[in-house]
Amino acid sequence: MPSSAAKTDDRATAAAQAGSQTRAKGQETAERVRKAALKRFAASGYAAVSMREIAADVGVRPGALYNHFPTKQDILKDLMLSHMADLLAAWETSDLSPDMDPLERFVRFHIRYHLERTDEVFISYMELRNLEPVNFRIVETERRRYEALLTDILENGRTAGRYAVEDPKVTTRAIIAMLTGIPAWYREGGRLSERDIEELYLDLVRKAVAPEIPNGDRMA
Amino acid sequence: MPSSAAKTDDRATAAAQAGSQTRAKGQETAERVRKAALKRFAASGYAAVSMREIAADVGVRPGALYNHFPTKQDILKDLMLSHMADLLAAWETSDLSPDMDPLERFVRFHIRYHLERTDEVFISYMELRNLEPVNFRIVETERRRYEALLTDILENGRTAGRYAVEDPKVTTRAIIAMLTGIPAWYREGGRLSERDIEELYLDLVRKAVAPEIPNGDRMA
Amino acid sequence: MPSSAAKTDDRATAAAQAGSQTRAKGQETAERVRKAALKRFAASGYAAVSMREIAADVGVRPGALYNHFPTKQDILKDLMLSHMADLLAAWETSDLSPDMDPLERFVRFHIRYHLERTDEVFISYMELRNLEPVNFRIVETERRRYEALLTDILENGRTAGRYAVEDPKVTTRAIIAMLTGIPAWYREGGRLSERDIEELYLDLVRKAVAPEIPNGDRMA
Amino acid sequence: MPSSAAKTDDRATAAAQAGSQTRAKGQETAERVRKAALKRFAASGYAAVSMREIAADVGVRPGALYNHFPTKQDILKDLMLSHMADLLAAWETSDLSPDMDPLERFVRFHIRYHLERTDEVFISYMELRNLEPVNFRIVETERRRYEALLTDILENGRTAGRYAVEDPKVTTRAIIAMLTGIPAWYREGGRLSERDIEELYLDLVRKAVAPEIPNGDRMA
DNA sequence: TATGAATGAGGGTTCATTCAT
DNA sequence: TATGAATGAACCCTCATTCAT
Repeated sequence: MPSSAAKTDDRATAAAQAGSQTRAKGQETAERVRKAALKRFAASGYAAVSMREIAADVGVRPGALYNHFPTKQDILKDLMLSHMADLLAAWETSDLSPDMDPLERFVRFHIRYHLERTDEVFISYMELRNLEPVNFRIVETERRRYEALLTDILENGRTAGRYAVEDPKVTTRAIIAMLTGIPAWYREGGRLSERDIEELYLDLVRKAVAPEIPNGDRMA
Repeated sequence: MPSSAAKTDDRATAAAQAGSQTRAKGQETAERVRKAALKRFAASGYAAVSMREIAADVGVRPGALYNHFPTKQDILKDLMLSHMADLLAAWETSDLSPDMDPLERFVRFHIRYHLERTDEVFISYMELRNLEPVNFRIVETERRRYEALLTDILENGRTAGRYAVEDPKVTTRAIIAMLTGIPAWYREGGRLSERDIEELYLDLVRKAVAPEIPNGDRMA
Repeated sequence: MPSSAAKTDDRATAAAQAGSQTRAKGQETAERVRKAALKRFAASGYAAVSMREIAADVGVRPGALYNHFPTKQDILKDLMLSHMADLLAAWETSDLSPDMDPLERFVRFHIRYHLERTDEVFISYMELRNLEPVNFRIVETERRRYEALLTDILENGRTAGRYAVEDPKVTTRAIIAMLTGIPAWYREGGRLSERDIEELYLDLVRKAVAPEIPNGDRMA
Repeated sequence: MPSSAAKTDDRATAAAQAGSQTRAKGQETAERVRKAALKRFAASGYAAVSMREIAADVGVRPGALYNHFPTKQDILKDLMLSHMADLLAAWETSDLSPDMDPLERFVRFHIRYHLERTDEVFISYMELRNLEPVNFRIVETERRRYEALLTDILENGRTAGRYAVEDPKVTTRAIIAMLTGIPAWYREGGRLSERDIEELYLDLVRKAVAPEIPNGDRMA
């Protein structure tokens, strides 16, 4: 279901004489390439992964990859662009209750999504510099769009007097960095469940933007 | 002044005939290698940087690099190990007032240090996976030691009733991720000064661990 | 016709789409690699020959060699293993009359074969130490098998009273060393023909294992 | 006691102010270089041995080798030329009884010398092709001189009717190849002692050149 | 759509050697 | 006589990619 900028997408109407079986096989191979590349890029980094390795994972010779992606760079681009698109789409269609406090909703959504797609998230941070400028810009735009979701929430909450945030943009980055750091250390089956994590971070975020500090007992 | 695991350091007892001038020249070259590699690794990633590029930056032929570092991997190791050592040493010798609230002190220290050494910080996060296991473990140990500084602060503050932190370890990671994210977007000469950043983040952190939640006006 | 452990031999079941013409071209290239390497190894020694030189001889870029042999070592292994296999196979199918005295037959076979395949013979002696242990052992086993042919002949002849050999194993080595030394100095077109050589050495061998020494006219 | 073409030989009269201690130290180093190179060349072959390895064996930095030998090639040349000189000198001063049959004397001498100096013998055969032409020619001349010793013995013996050799030059090569092959397989402490070997080979040689063929029982 | 052969560039590293000290 | 730094060339091998089949 993830969106994908794969090569064969624009060929839906292409000559049908090749038979749908061939096309289906090709699409399946493309998907296997994506999956193999995702795993490898996440594990070793884009620059350290060779087309030969991906081909071996897929069970195909290196040359065959070029039937599905014009270059190695395009595989990375495909993965990163579709990750960003998927992220934004997932937010739109999230099944978290719309009645939930928007900040809570964002925090829960972000944590859940990022713990579910650790590889995609990881490479979308690590491999930015390996994207060609044009693709880099696209990803950055999407990322800013995603961050704007949170900034809007913070600004609206501030206007409504629910949160006290001095600089919503900075706070956005602070919160997102904090949340995005989770998959770097969280391991399933450890001391804390995903829901535990969610509550702990939610608490931190809530307090960080809480409108008032009760008494003079503050530090400093 | 940064610490360094450089090659020639342990040779104090070697035959002295080669002259101190020669050796001094070598040490300077090693330092230039370190600097060039740091810049390049930060900009393009370890895997994408060639020894030839580093050599060209240093103004030396590729083979000469091997008089100072046995392998490319050792350059990375040197940079990462000395970064971690420097970080911990800098904390010990920080000139931030010891009377300051410990959490504030940590936050200010962390932000300042990380904005001053962006390249070192960057590669110490990005290139972890390119470290050989043995060096990886060393860096991880040092990192845990650094994190423990904050965890201790939080635990002590909690005991003293100054902070309310449900899970000091998780809070440690949350705070560090938040703060470490700064250099990823902060640019000198922008809208906010380093001191502005410091105050904004300090405020977020203080509130996040503040001992009480003000009123029933909380979200949810 | 020489046997060969070449890379593509075991791939009969690979997908057939690449076409037999492509594969045939590859096999021919592999054969040219073998020939070039054989000449170069014999002339300069394994260690002194570069893959670049072999590639240049073949008329191909260095990287292309690796489509046919995974490493330089594998070329050597291929040459040495197939030489030993060929030698043993040639003995089995020799067209020298089976009615001939077995020792004479062995001597003639050995001389002829070794004067025909001087390069293979040469590297099979000179480059033994450049073989990886596992391949070294294989070659040694084959060599011992070849030597056993002569040892058996000597033992049978001794039992039959035709030869007097005190220690067939030592005599085997002595004879083989003697015969194998021929190509080191023999040059076609010189004073002696191959047949002359054959007769001279045959005479030496016959006498060396002759059952009796006639009279007291022996030296010492 | 082995002769040597080492660099420092021609400097006997050089300025004495450096002190004999320094010179002695240098000569000792040169000798250690020779020994290390001999072992390494014999084990791995000239081309596969690096100056760094030799230097490490000697306990010195690579550059220091050049105080004793102008090039790597000169080390090889030194080893091979002095081996040939030593071999011929050893023959001249052999303590084998001059009353012994000359062929027996040669065989015993050759076997003993070659089992005593296996490394020198080995490289003098294996590394011939790595000698520069001019040095190659010198070694070949010496070798021919050595072979001539045996040829002369055979010719004299033939004239005297003691041996029957159809072609003394070919017989020379046959005998020398046979004897020189011994160190390739002989191992001390095995089934046979050096003296056993000597007797066995002596017997083979004696018979091979024996003046008469006993009876009609010959093969073929 | 997949193969196997080939390219051209470049990777990390090693080498024999030089030379100021 | 020995050192440590440097050179310039070369090493084996891998790479992303192309292309005829």
